[in-house]
Amino acid sequence: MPKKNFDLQAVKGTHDILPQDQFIWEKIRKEIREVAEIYSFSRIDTPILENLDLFKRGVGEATDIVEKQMFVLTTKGGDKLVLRPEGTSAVARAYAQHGLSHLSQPLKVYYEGPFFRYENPQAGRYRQFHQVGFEVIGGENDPIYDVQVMLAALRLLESVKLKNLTIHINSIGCKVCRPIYKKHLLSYYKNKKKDICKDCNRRMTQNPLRLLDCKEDKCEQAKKGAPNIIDDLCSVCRKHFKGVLEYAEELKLPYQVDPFIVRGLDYYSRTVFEIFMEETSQSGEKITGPALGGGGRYDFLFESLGLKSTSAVGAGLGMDRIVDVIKSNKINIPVKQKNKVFLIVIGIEAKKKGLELMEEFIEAGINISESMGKNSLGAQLGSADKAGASLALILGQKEVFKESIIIRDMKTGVQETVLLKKVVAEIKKRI
RNA sequence: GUGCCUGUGGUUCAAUGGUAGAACUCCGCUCUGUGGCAGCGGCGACACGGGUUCGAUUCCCGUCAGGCACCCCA
Repeated sequence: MPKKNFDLQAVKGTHDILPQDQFIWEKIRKEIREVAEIYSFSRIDTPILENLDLFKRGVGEATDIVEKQMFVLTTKGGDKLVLRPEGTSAVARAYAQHGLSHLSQPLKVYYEGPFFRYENPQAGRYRQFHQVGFEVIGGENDPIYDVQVMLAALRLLESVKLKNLTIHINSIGCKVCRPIYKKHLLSYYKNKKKDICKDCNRRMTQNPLRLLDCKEDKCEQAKKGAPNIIDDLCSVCRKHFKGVLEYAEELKLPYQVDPFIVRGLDYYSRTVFEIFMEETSQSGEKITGPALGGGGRYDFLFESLGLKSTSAVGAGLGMDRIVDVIKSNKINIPVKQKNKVFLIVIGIEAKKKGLELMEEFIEAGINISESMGKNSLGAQLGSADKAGASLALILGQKEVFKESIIIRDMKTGVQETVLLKKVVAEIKKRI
């Protein structure tokens, strides 16, 4: 690289997706489309820019996302816009704005695209990341939809050959029962202040549910006798949770109830879940990898946005993390080998004729590659090989003179000579 | 935002207070009549800025970036 006088570097936390990785992304996108079709989710695309207020009210003013993770822009007119940090609020906005409640309910939509959070990057955590989401909005508040979004997320992961997946499910109750549980939790921790870390002491006032998330040794100890939210669920939430588990059982989903799944966004209620992949560490023990996705029910989001109360549930998956896992586990994503045709020319006359011939192929809708800048036959065959061509067409001086061309099967090396004017038809037959 | 570790060609790694070597990749030639080989040749790097020094890629500081942990999550 020549001497540079500025940083030729992607912005912190962003990354390029290079040509050699595109097939993995393309595969994931393809599977997203297929899973969406099977489970009848329609695609929705919302803008990358939204008003700041949408997330303040939707995700919640006191959440990390809103407090410190948003890229906020100010327009010339003084409006506050943000690069969207998540998709659910935006989908809810679109649902309200376009009166989508007048389509048949529930509305099932999916989206896929870039999202932005201002955080310190590390493996699997980016400032610009790609997420795919499935949302079920409106209709009955039925646990079957909770399980359906889990199912869609799970099937998507399975479709790219991810193994040892587990869904950790919990219920965090509703407006009625969650405050009761918080009270119980706090009274349990009241005389344990000395036994927990300073972060947890902070959590006691700020976000008590997060106490359950801490991984400090002493806090793990302290957690052991902590009350379980399941015991405090109101009868409606309890019934809903039971329904979720029954459906999950019926579908034989690889799930486990995990009372420590809490999730940090305000809009969640009742069902919450996260999907992990279990990996085997070097010492042979099973470890839980990073969360590949998560989601839950958000029955109160619409109210927070000042809209008519609407039941809804969704799941999101991190596409970058999926790609990272595929790469680090060396999961083999088969590339569909198109029958590529490669044109080889020898000599100036053949080059001229070759250009003409290529146009004929293009007109016939056949993709054809070449490396006509090279001269030697060997070099061109090498290029054909690298390009993964299955057939090579060899046009030399002799052939130009005889108005014929050689078709070479790159795998077997079998060659045959056909008339130049018949070659397009002949190739069409073969691919 | 905090703490710790790291930064040498495209990639993986060396060496060194006197400005750097290799392997793979890439390009070219042998090769205008038959490909994955071989032989030969070539392009290409000390992240950036400052300090110490006669001299810094090497030591020190800062910046940037990456990784790990916290926080949180996708």
